[in-house]
Amino acid sequence: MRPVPRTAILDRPLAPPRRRDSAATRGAILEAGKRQFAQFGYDRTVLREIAAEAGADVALIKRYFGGKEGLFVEALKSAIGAQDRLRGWDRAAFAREIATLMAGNPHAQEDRTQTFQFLLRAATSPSTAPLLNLAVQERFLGPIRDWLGGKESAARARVLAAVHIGFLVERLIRGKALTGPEREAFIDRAAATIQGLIDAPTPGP
Amino acid sequence: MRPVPRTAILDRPLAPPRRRDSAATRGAILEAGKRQFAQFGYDRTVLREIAAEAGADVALIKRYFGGKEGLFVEALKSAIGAQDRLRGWDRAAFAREIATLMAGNPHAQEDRTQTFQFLLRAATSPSTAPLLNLAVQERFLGPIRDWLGGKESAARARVLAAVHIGFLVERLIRGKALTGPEREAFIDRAAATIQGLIDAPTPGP
DNA sequence: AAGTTTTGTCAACAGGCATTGACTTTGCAT
DNA sequence: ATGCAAAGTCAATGCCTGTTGACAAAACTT
Repeated sequence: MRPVPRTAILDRPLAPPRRRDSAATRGAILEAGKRQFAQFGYDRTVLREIAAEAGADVALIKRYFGGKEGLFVEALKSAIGAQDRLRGWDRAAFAREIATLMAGNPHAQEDRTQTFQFLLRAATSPSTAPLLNLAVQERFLGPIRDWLGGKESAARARVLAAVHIGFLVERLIRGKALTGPEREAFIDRAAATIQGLIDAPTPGP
Repeated sequence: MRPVPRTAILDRPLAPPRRRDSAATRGAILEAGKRQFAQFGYDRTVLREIAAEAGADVALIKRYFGGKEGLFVEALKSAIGAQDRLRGWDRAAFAREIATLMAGNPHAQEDRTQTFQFLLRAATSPSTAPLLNLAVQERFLGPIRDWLGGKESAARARVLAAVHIGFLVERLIRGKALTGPEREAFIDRAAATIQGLIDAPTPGP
């Protein structure tokens, strides 16, 4: 397989020589790890590269995280941890906002999607999927379910999560953002689909 | 990271000693490759294992496919090619069938999702993403769109595909099949979501 | 200022795995 | 039967990469 050009999204920050500070170093490594794991996935991420981006030495990864897997788990936790901002979202705007996000904004910053990419990569790699199961359950599905509320919130949360993930993958495959009328149609449809999951209180028999 | 138990889905067929036959050997390798790439992903698939399952020698992989990447691409093509069976599906039953499939049958063998798993893994493999993009467009999105028909069929197809993929990933993360009432609720919701995409002729303004 | 602990650097080491090329066997045509 | 090409086997080879431990430099303590 091709070596896969290992270019960073934006040119390596190349951290200025840090004054000795274990916390800062650890943090830098974690951050670089998060980014690279998200971009390349577990297997194709090389510790030496992470160290380089963090401006640290490989050996420190072992010291601070025990090894590659330790760093990954830590990075995963850190990435998922930021998912609490769900509450406070406007129920009416949510669907369309997500849909727009998923259509891909040619100008949007990739910050938002990094977490998801991370999850996605973790999910699709057999090596890390087991690690993900619990984390997703607790910190992802749970909050969504609570936010949704109402009847069958658990099932709706599951489906919603699935749909959401699906959009991410689709976007990943597609590569580029949609434009023009196709974009509009897509957003409409996607928003409607999501909305159906948000407020469906199950008409039931 | 865990070595990832390299157990086959169903016990290795362990092909009976083949009489010398390049076509058959090539085919066996391709088949084994398809299965293992789908199960383990590119990086964690080992050529020696493929060869073993095919009852062939590693060196033959080079001879017939040029190398690992060549085999992967070939396997991908082969997997994608088998997606024509869409037409003929019952529009009424489709949604629920997919939903059920995605909930996971505790007793079923997972053959059904193998192709999709493969696609998914390929999607996250950087070097094959471009190839996949095209393939998905032509052999996946196209047929779905035609099958859907009606207004905005392209956009609906896109969303449907995304949703479908999403279910797959969710299932991948979840690992085990759902059971009991949660299963029922999930299927109901998922089916409704999919159905909404199938027959929505866009009520529009 | 000396000694100690923390932080960081460097250079192997070792395992896994794709790749290679030389060698052997089989099948087939003559 | 015999010889040649195709098919299959085998044993290196070498790279990539995570891990490790010994060493150096800084920071902190007393």
